[in-house]
Amino acid sequence: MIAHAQPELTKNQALVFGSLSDAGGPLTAYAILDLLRENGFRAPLQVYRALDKLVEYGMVHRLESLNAFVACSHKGCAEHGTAAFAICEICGDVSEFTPDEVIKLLKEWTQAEGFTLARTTIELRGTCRDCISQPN
Amino acid sequence: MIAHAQPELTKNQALVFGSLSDAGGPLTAYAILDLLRENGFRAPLQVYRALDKLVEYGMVHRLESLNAFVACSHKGCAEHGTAAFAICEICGDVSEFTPDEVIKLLKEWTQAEGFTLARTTIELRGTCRDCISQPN
DNA sequence: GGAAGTGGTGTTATATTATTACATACTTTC
DNA sequence: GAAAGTATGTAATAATATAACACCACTTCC
Ligand SMILES: [Zn+2]
Ligand SMILES: [Zn+2]
Ligand SMILES: [Zn+2]
Ligand SMILES: [Zn+2]
Repeated sequence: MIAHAQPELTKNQALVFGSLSDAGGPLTAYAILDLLRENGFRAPLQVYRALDKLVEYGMVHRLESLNAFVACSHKGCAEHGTAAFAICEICGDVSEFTPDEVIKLLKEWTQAEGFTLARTTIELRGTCRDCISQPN
Repeated sequence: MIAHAQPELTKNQALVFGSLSDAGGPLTAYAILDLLRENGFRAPLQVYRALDKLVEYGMVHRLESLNAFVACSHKGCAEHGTAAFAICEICGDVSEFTPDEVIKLLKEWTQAEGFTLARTTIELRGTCRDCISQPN
């Protein structure tokens, strides 16, 4: 079994990551703050600083169109390429996937343009299968 | 795609669209508000309401990762499919393009998943050709 | 040992982005 | 004209994010 060295998380980072993992879906920074008040969190910066690191480590993704954050859905958050997200506007469910062919095409575009790509945001908004089939 | 006849703009919509066109790049809602104070704008809602309509008409795009808005770069804002944006983090330049093959692949993914797609966000962050070649 | 550097934390205050709520006016439709 | 729909103006507030400063723990280097 290949063990990717997970970074050693600080107390606050571990608390924030735990909140997101337990939630099983996206949370805003302020929602995390409220969840962690009983753990001693008092200010938004405590959340944002932890999130910055977790995003840097690839363990958490930021959803730009929601201003929210979600734990990476991959087991152990093994490193993976750019992720895309399908966000259901009815139930709030978020599906993460890695559209490698899409990424490849976008990279080709950037190379043709001389654009140096740092990071890519792909977010699909719509209605998930369950919510479509539900009458309400 | 949806056929948008070029709609008749109201006074406020025309002012907001003019600001974005003149800017030639992305502006935040509050930057637009400041530009239009001399035209009688007093409150953010005047901007946001106009932007809502302009986005609906397809004449303006929202850049989720910037919380900003940009006039569609297509002449006369002719109808086009989902757009993607390459955003230079040095100079702020935004290039709009329509990666049809990428959109096609993403649609295939949503169809396989039973996800009903409403809208798609694709934003590339990085450094444009000019800023890479510049020493500073 | 001690200085300097680095990274995490705590706290207050503030900046930035977006919406709610309510009132007024005008137009279209019946 | 009444009703419905759309655009507007204004004040207040909500939601999201950062700046500034202080303190502590640890390491590195002399
Ligand atoms: Zn992931
Ligand atoms: Zn759903
Ligand atoms: Zn466009
Ligand atoms: Zn540039």
